[in-house]
Amino acid sequence: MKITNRLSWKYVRDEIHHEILSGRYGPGDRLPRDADIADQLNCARSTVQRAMQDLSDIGLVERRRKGGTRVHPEPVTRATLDIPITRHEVEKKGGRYGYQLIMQEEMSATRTVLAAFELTSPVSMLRIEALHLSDNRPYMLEDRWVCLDTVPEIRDVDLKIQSANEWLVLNRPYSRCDLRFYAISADQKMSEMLGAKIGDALLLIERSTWIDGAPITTVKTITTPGYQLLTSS
Amino acid sequence: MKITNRLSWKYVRDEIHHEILSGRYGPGDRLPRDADIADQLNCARSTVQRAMQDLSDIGLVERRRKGGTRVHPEPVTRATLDIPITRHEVEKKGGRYGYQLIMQEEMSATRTVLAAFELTSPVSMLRIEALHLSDNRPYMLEDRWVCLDTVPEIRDVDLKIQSANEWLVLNRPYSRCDLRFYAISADQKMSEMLGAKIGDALLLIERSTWIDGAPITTVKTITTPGYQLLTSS
DNA sequence: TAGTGGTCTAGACCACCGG
DNA sequence: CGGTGGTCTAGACCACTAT
Repeated sequence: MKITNRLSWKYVRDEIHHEILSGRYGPGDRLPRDADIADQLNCARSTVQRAMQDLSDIGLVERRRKGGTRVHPEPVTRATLDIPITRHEVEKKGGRYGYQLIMQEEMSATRTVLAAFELTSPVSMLRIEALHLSDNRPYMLEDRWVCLDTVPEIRDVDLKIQSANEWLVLNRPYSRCDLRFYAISADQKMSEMLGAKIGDALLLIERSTWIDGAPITTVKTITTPGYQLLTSS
Repeated sequence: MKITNRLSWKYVRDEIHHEILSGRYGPGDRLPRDADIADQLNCARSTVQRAMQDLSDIGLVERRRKGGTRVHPEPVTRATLDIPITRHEVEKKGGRYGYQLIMQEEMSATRTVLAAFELTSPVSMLRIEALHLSDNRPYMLEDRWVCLDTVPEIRDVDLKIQSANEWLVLNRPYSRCDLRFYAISADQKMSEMLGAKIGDALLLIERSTWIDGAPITTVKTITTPGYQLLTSS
């Protein structure tokens, strides 16, 4: 009588995960072929494949055709961040969202901006400064550049009403997004805008997006003192 | 004559992605059932499933049994961060890694620490302070608490030689990991340890891990001025 | 409780890439 | 070029949950 074990891919994943963490396989070691694991556990190869996909997603193993599956040589903590539209973020925290356009001007990209896009030749862009509010108090300062070659439609958007943040997220898909996080001290302008003190430590998030290699926008968002960014999970 | 299209799941994914971004389906709208999409595109349902899994991973759609697939009502920018072992991070940047144990002491968890673990009753923990170095210069300050109930073996580790950071990542799997990022101003102690000036803006990363609901460790890593955290992609 | 996504299987072929 | 992971298919059953 054949007993058909119906193993879930999560069981298979945890089994392999455990074998790695127990020291059976160390960083860089090669694991058995999917087919062999499937035989051993008496399940379909695609179940092992699904388990391995997950382990690969979390950065525990690396997989290559012909090269097989290896334990990731440098263990990492992989985390997922969800960065919402600022309006939603404010509303979720129970605040009443407000928005002020501070400045909007067509101009040529500065060297810093070109560098963010990994470009060298000059590009015409729309520079935008805006302030997001929560209950009429400053919440986040936005310093944005939008590439007019890639997104000419931005000219027709009334940015006094709808933030570029929101319009872009809803209307411009991107194929690449680079983020960087760091801390800065508030200078006089920032402290005035955000209602902070000069020298306050502020979290700055820099985000650049492309669509098929063409630059869309790069933006620095500066949050008020005490702001925390949390992982989603 | 039947033409057997062999559509890749990426093609299906991009097709759906495009339909969403073109405005055909807006935030909150319900998409057709997987089976109907499969019929329409003439592919297997599992191919659609694979495509949808990807769209769900990046936060574009939400899927529920019986409820169907809906466009995510609040668009988000989802990013993945890889936080390596500090030694690897230093070495990858070309620095020579160094490490100093500053303090190690068994004590009861403070209220702040308990809060990080969402606990209320007192717990015995190992408190560790350490400094990571790059080319003999301060690189990162680590302020860690390890739960002795969950990880008693930490007592037997010589933390003067191997950092708790490294030992834990290599030896203690976790099932949950919470991260938070924020900016702080360097106080006198930090500035001395990190070779910074008092008031410098520093990026602080707070990480707490659990295994099956049991707390493992919570750590604050404070980096030197100018440190930037980048997305992996 | 019925509808929908989630998973598993067995088999086939493909694509990449290490030796 | 051959070995390994990646993908696709058709079909079946399961698990969750909206109605």
